[in-house]
Amino acid sequence: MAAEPRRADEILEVAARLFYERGYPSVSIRALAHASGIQGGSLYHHFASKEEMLYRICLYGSEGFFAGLGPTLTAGGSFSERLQEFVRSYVLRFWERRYPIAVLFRESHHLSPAHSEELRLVRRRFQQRFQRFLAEGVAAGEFTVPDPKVAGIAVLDLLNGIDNWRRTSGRLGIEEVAGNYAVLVAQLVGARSRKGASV
Amino acid sequence: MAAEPRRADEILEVAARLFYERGYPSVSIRALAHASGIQGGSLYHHFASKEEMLYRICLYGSEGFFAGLGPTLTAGGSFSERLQEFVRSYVLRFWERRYPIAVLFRESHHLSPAHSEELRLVRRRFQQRFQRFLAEGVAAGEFTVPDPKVAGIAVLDLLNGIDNWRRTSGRLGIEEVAGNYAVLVAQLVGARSRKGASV
DNA sequence: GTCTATAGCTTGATAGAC
DNA sequence: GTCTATCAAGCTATAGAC
Repeated sequence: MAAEPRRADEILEVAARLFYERGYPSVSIRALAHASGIQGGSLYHHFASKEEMLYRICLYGSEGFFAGLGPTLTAGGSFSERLQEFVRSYVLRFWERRYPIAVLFRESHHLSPAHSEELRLVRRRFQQRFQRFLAEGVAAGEFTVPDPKVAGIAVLDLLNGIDNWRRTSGRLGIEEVAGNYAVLVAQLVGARSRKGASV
Repeated sequence: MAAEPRRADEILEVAARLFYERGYPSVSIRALAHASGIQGGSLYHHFASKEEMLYRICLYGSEGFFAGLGPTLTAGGSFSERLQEFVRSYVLRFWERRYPIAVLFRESHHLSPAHSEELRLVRRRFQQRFQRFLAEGVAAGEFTVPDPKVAGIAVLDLLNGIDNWRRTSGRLGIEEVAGNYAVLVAQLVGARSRKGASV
């Protein structure tokens, strides 16, 4: 990735789009090569296998995304304020990298067991980090949910659903969608300011 | 489906599970046959093609599910009460038929264009029906959301996420999960009783 | 770094016996 | 209703020329 980055990354960007649209097993080596303007055999100069292509796409989707969201949960401000920033940041980052991230979420079970497990753990740790944040908010009296673990999964599922329905031609800009979701998630967790006033 | 229902339906039940676990393109005719204890060629006595198997599974997932949920939105009671019953019913029905329904949601783009479009329309009409319900609840002063269309999609995405994380061995029974989600969704839409008291 | 050619295998589907 | 045998096509990956 450092030695000869450019051509390989161009190919992976095209491949991410194809895996996103048709699913990993339905995209042949020939189709991947054709979309990059080369022949099938030439791909093996850049990658050892089709699985390696999927792995590097998933890794790119994972890198930065989960790690970049962590700080929003530990920044200053009330739990409600931090949650708002988390949601806003999640939506914008997700949308920006939606092809590799959606491929990570939907196709990573086609990876080798080792690669699949590696990526699953990163995601799992992130989910747990978010669930802990909600539990802390409940303990602090800012959030009200029946079960922070269920609520955490529900929020993340809701956010991940964006790429199922939003189109670039949509009625709302991505900033508006982010603002909308920030309000909905705040209501979902029963957020109220520390002053005690109902939201 | 009425003339010679039994054997074909047994095969489809096994097939739904396999498509659910591995994805349609990754399940071969031979694998489908093996899981039903017969040979590959024998499947073509029951089905004209692999695509027909997928179609009938998706159709089974769709049938009853969407139509059965409609009445909960038009039943008696306040908007909040109807929403509670909708969510409860959604979770229980979804879980009961999770293999064919998840296959419908995740794999129907592998159908022929005509079949895919047919099922897409049924789902789309259901989504719109639910969005209209939320808009009416907002107009009646029972719900508060920034945009009923976005809120509707968000709620359905949240509910559909269940099969991503719940296992039959899970900590909570499906009834508990349903109750949990009913509370979360009520909070998400800002539900308050007609008396005006904050939930 | 890309090409052509091809090995080795699996795929969905068909034909015909029983 | 299930079997065996098989076809034609497509698949991933490799080899070697340029």
